[in-house]
Amino acid sequence: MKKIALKKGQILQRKGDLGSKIYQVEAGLLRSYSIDEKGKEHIFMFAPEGWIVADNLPKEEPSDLFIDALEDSVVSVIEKDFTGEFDSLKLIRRLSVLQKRVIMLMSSSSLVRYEHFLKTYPDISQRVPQKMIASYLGITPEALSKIRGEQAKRK
Amino acid sequence: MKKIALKKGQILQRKGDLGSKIYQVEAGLLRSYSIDEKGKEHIFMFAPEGWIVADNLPKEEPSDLFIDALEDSVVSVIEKDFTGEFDSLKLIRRLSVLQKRVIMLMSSSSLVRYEHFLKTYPDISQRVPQKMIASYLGITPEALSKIRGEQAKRK
DNA sequence: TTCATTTCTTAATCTAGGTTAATGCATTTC
DNA sequence: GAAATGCATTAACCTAGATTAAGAAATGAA
Repeated sequence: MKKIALKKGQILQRKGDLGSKIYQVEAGLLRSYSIDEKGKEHIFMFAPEGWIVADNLPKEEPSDLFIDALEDSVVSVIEKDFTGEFDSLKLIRRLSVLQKRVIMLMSSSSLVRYEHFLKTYPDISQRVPQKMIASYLGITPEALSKIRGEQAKRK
Repeated sequence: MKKIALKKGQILQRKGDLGSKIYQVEAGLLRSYSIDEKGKEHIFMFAPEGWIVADNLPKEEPSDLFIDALEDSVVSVIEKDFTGEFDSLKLIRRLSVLQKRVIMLMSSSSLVRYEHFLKTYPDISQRVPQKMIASYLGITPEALSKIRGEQAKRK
């Protein structure tokens, strides 16, 4: 299985690439993200060691997302081949996470979403700049800063 | 395979039920939705004829979502059994749709999301009250009404 | 048909979060 | 180690969408 070493900041996949690969993160930290018409980045997910990152698309469809390295990293490249029970369970778990995320985006304030993020991914919140957490939450860095201020006061 | 006939308004699955079943819609229209702490409904998806509706959860985990009938309907009940290539591809397609939805919720205005909904699900928009479309989009019925007013003027 | 219920619209007001901009720190880079 | 770049914070202001409320239109039930 092919392994690739990535320097921090290096781009692994671009929007439009044929997304026939998935990446198993062996070390480091990656993210996937989209860029909207105004050039703004929206982080779709973080992928630390042990996680898999890919565009969630059928094989051979062009990717919607960029993937790059937030730290020096090593990934294993795997051909997309979604067969068998094992993979299906992983897909279900991912669906479950995404379903919760959609519901949160529709029903919860940014404060609630931030606290949920901290609880769910405590280590990632230590490893990335706050503006990236803001991007994941769908808010601006300024709004996140304000939330953190209020949160600190609240004790 | 067991089939169930549902009257409009009838609830097929409640939050907390063990979600070991999936439902194939043979006729009619269902929806899945969550209810937040304030008692507000948030529609997660609509499921017309030919679609499958279920909580996207591993077998035997308690459901997050309610499912009910928006029209008199008939569904086939299927045991969750996510194995084989066939199902995996369906799961991937669903992931792809959810991924796009997350990105839209993070990056697009409610007008853009509404127009995307109309384009993607033209028939559903004819079959459900507008307040349900609003709920699917994550906005209030009042906000949707305003958007529609502006849209009409704009020509 | 008539009455009741639900749905849609409009308008006034409010608020979470966006935008812009300035400042102070940390990091890279040379 | 100076300069440049990137990051976090704060503050003033702005806007999309929420809330509240009331009336009009549609749907359904008796």
